[in-house]
Amino acid sequence: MRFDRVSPVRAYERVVEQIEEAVLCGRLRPGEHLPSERDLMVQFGVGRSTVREALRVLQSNGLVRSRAGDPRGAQVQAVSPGALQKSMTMLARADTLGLAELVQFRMLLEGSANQLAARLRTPEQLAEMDTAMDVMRTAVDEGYAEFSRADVAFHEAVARATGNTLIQICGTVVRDVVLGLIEDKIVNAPDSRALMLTSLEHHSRVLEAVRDGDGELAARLARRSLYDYYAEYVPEDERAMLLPLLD
Amino acid sequence: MRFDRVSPVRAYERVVEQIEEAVLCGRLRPGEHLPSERDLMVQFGVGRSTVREALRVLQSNGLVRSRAGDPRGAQVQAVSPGALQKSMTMLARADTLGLAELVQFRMLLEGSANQLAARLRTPEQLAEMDTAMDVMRTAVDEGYAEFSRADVAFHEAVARATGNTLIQICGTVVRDVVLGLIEDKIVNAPDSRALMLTSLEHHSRVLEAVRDGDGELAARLARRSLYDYYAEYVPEDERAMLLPLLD
DNA sequence: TTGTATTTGTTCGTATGTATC
DNA sequence: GGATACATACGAACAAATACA
Repeated sequence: MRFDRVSPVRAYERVVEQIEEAVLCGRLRPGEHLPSERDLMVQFGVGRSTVREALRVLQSNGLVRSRAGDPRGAQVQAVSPGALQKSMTMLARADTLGLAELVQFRMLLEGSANQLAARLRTPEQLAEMDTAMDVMRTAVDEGYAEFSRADVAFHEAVARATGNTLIQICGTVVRDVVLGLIEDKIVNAPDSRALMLTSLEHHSRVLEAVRDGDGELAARLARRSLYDYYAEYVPEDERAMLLPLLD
Repeated sequence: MRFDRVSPVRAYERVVEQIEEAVLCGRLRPGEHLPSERDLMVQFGVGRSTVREALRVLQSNGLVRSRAGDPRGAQVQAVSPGALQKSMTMLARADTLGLAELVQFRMLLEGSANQLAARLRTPEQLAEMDTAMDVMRTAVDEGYAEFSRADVAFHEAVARATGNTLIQICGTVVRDVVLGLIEDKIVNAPDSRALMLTSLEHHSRVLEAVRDGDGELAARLARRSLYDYYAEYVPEDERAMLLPLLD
């Protein structure tokens, strides 16, 4: 007979578990307030610091928010994807990930996002994309910073049009991480204006495919566009892993 | 002139930020140990409780682990998808993430994963998939639990063949969350054997496409297979968002 | 193997600034 | 503005756990 190693369960963890369970089960609804720390330490039968450590953890996970001096105690927050975005960002920032993997993932995501958007978009969402395109056009003459902001707005509009929170979050995270890795190289590019004009042309063709409801074409164009934009920054020996997404 | 509302930054948050940054930048590598709590309270110029609250938050995010009595202090952990899985599970339980979104994301991921695997797989990786398929075949008569394990092994093999860590991690997390939501319904299905046989047939056709190097076909079959398997558990009014991925 | 020193886990008391009534 | 109750933060104290001689 072999026994498993036991890990001691801290007092604060059991406090976290109980409150977390209450929030997730809906016994504590967003907007409601927890009892005060002193009440909680009586209810849970633990010391003050233990209660506070538990509340800190819950707060960092976005489940509650406490303000100094509030006599009503910590407030239960609406469950938001903030924690998901944070943990995803940590994974993507881990240095074990290469630029090729990140770009490949982004090609995969944005390709499918455009495919979905081509079919599921509402007229309002299409208008948002048109607006973002207009801003991009005027931003060509205002420098890379402006252009990049409009570019981001376009991709966000496409992601929103999918109606899928996971696609939006992963898209945002991967885009931010990729940009963080190579932004300096783009800023210092000798022909940044040419880059912007090419990018504009690519985005325009993707948008037309989305407008026509041609998901397959939108996906292909989006992936190709990302490849053309980022491939030169990907080490040559890793570039091969991007090609299968271009068929 | 209008001013923005300021939110007070707690002492423990600044401690968290500094340690988090050090870990994510690689200045603190996994396996290394932080200074003791008493050292940290001197270095940061805060009280011990504040240090402890910061460590608890870092621990709940999976960045460090501290053991009672360890004179070496808290140990920096390797970046793991645990936090990602936890936050995604929480969102799913709180109904912020619907099953339709999760399945859609999985169709998107696995479709592209198979497309990549069809082109990038090594013969060894193909052999792994064949092995997983063999186990699935024999597991049909051994019950759903065995079958599900082999099924997971197959999808993991495909994800590994892409060579992309993000695809593997996101695939694993989303799959586990989806299975957690509907596993009980599958177990209690009246014709679970028929389900397994159908799934087996689908997997077999996907694998043949991967073997032939036909990425487009592999992607289409994989998405279709997921749809057929999970669509009945997706609320009818949300099922439409899965269809654009089936073209 | 058995201490011994050090650390973490936890509690408690106190001081201070803050939000609500 | 004042009273009250609260969260924030500090630090001392003790128990339990760990590493190391």
